[in-house]
Amino acid sequence: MCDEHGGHRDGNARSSPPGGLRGFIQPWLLLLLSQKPTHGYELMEMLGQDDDTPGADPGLLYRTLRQFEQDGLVCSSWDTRGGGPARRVYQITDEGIDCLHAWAVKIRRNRVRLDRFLSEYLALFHTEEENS
Amino acid sequence: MCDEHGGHRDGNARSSPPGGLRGFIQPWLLLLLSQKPTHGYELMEMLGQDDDTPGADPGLLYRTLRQFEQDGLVCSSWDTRGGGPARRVYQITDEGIDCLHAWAVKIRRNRVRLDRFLSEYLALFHTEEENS
DNA sequence: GATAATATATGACTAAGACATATATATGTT
DNA sequence: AACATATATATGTCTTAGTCATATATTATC
Repeated sequence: MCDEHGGHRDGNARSSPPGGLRGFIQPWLLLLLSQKPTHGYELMEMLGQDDDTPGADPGLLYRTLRQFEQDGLVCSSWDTRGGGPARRVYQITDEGIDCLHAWAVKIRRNRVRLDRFLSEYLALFHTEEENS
Repeated sequence: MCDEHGGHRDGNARSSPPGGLRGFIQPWLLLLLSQKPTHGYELMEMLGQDDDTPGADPGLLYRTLRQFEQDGLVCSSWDTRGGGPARRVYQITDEGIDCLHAWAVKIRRNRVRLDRFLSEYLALFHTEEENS
């Protein structure tokens, strides 16, 4: 057929999947902001502390928030009370809530896809235990 | 706080999430190829027919397959038997199987994240039925 | 004054995906 | 023969999400 040599020369790397599934920081930001208005730094800490949350890059986070504001999903104001540099506090809008609901629908649909994939995967690799 | 006007001028569009979750065609291709060697066109049909599968763009699909081959995850050979133009038949390698297993791990982990998100989402929007 | 923590932001780059389009081969029809 | 259609692979361009590095300013602490 084709030159399948059993060995595993890795040739060009990439034997493991590159990134985790993508497109996931946006719904999390909207969800967190729908709980209470906050600033970027705090959102970063919220996302970073848990293993089940994306673990946010600051650059991506701040840019995403600004994009959200441009799109009308959030609005911001400066908070100068308290120590440290001023914080830009974001508050979710009605539009932002709508968007979050839309995200929830997509995510629910996507979970079905993951399940579908995993069940087909298991069907293949746990019924025919033929290799090694 | 900030100029929150209850109305929903959509201003700059983007009230709905852009794409579905990403990074999903690769594991599906590897899974399908681990079932049997096939060519791109047939893979496209397999992916297209079901609602729980990504629904593949030909450009993306063929490029992904070639990338797979460069990375040693699959290898290809031309099949000229049968009618129509020649088909480039892809066969998964041991490395490709390894990569699929790695994908399965990531996808299982990601399903946990989706569940985590959805449960937090439901906790917020189905206990406090306060709006409208 | 130096250092660190807090806080926001930009630049450069890769990868995944969307969309359009090009190309070639075989088959069927008139 | 001419033409359209189904099959099959491939490239070009663009957008978005994400990664990594780095810049910048403010306040607190030593």
